[in-house]
Amino acid sequence: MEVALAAVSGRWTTLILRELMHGPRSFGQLRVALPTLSAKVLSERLTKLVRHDLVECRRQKGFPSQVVYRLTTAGQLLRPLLIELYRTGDALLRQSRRLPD
Amino acid sequence: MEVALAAVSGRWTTLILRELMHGPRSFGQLRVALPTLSAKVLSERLTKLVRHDLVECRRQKGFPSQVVYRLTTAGQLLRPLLIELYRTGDALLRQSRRLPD
DNA sequence: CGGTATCCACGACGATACTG
DNA sequence: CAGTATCGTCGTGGATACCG
Repeated sequence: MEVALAAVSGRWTTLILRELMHGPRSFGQLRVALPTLSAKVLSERLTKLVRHDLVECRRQKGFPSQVVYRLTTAGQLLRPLLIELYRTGDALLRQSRRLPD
Repeated sequence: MEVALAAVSGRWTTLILRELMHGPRSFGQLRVALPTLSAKVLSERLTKLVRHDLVECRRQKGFPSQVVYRLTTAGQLLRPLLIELYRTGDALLRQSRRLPD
């Protein structure tokens, strides 16, 4: 459990993964999709995901430079978990309004 | 997703919930089950879970005082999520050994 | 465009001591 | 037994500036 939680925890991580579930995305595309997230934190999250082999990145040759991130096979394993997170969150909200602090 | 993640995130939270999934537990029982967790943090986590209506607590009258925590109906909703966390963590470990930093 | 370096602020965590 | 109070420490996130 701690392993899976470590994989998806950290603010923004689930949102980044959600974007990548829809297909490969460049650094810039992720920034646009998550505007309130600073470049530093996005970079940190992606680095961690890459270290954990959940995401891989490809540098495109040429200028301007372009780097595309995509889920690895291991990363795809997270899909059911993300769906379950969504399902559970939804169920909690339906049952009670007290969840947000 | 953020709602569900907020419910289970925080170090130790999943472990506390896991204990409570097995049935009601007193503060002391939880401390024994999670020896490396300080009373302060356990208290903080339980307070938060109670605030979120995921857990409720009952004071037993008499001495020594005894307080029992148990999952609420909403808390029970988290069971599939915890199972999925376990399942996914297991799958990740099987596929790769690089997950722990 | 895609990052890293630096600095700062805040919150989380642990240890210890104390209360009802 | 079941907490709360206090304190020090460390990690995390944000802003800004800069590099390849």
